[in-house]
Amino acid sequence: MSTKTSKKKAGLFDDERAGNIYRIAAQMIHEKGFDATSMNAIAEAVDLTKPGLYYYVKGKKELLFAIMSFAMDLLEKEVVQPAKELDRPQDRLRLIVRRHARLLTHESGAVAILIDEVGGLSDAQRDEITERKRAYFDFIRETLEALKAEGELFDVDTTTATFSLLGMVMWICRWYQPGGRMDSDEVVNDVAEIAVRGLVRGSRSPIGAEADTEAANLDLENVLS
Amino acid sequence: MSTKTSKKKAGLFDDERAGNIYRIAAQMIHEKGFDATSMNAIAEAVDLTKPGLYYYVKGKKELLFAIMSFAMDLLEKEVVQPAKELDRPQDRLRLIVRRHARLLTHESGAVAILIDEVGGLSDAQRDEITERKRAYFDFIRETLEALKAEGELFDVDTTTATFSLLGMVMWICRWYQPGGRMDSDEVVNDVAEIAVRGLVRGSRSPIGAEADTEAANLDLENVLS
DNA sequence: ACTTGCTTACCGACCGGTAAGTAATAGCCG
DNA sequence: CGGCTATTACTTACCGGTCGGTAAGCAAGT
Repeated sequence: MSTKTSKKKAGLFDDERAGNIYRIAAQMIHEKGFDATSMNAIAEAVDLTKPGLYYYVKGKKELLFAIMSFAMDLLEKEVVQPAKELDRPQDRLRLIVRRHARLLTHESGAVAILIDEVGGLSDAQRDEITERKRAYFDFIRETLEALKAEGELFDVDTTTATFSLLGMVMWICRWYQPGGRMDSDEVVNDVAEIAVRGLVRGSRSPIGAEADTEAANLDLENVLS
Repeated sequence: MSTKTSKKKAGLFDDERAGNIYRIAAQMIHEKGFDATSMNAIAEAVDLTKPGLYYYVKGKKELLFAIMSFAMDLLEKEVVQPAKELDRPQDRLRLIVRRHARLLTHESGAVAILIDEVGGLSDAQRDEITERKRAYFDFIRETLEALKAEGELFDVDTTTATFSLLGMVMWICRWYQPGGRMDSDEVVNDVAEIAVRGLVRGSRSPIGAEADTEAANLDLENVLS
């Protein structure tokens, strides 16, 4: 009667194995697309037969939904929550971009899938994910609105600006390869600076900005994540 | 013996009907994804049975390849060629963004598909499309290199910058809806300015820049497309 | 004896694609 | 002009293969 008691001795037990399945499935779906990734292929990749896989997973849609929900959890925990602790909109914006970008460069898998593949969900599942994505979108747009209120935002529509920002950031998972010649930190730095500079009037790179009057309010540790 | 003589009286003859098929198929693939769009569904959408559709197209991959080739043609004709007629890198850059963005807002269809769906092609087809995309990518990166040589580019990696630029622009087709509350011109304007401002040091909006010393070299008609 | 963690064997649905036939038209012959 | 043939533009019927998903059973641990 316990779905979470776990803790047995066999190599990979319940939870651990399930986690492994989600991780690998996320990577495969990210690489080949949801439709092109068969349950058979996923089962093989985790050294199981298809019905063996179905022992851990209720269905293909549920698998995708679980991965996307996990990705949204990650996004909220690693991006939104830390951002809310910063007061200055410009710092918030930079942290959002940097943190989101870093999630995509470090072990992309799940978070990358959020971009595409919503079509693979059932109606109810899609509604839920879409709603969470909308909340994330609104959080960013409100940050831009705050910037606008301070006169720091260039004269652009905040909706267009938010989409542009997100497109640029999320696009990273389409071209960045962790093993390639580019260091992930460089990428995150460059993308963040391009994004912030494109939107914020008096944008200054946080590095070497300590002399600024409001520097006391700027937590480098956080902004640079 | 004629594959192109055409010109008959029946409602939709050879070429015209084929064009219609490609147009509708492009839209469907853009909306639902390549894998999720069956040949049966495409056939129905153009009021045919599946074998009727196969009278006009050789196969699903060939259909996709034809659409993507058409999209690349369009990109080269409407973006690359006009851009090459401008000398100043900053003008080139702005025109590229604006023209590409406009292709996506006006009757997206085919051009939008270039982003995703390369996985649906055969190896040889994918190689060809990838090569053409790489050429387009390089054209933009060289424009940024030229900017860098003039000291006008911010200190960012040109590859990262090119990807960021393209991600931002191509993302448009994921959120912009022609019938929505936003005017396509506004979107194109905003996106172009965000992109250029994020990359170019002394960026000035082309509107109201006539007083500049180099204004003679700036063809507003072209830059604003 | 019972649960856990699987396997072999199999299902109906739908996929891309094709073989074969057909109604309508075009072109040519006398 | 009528009559014949060939081509065009499709259709009905069907193919093998793969998909997501399941029924039933089995080996091992508790």
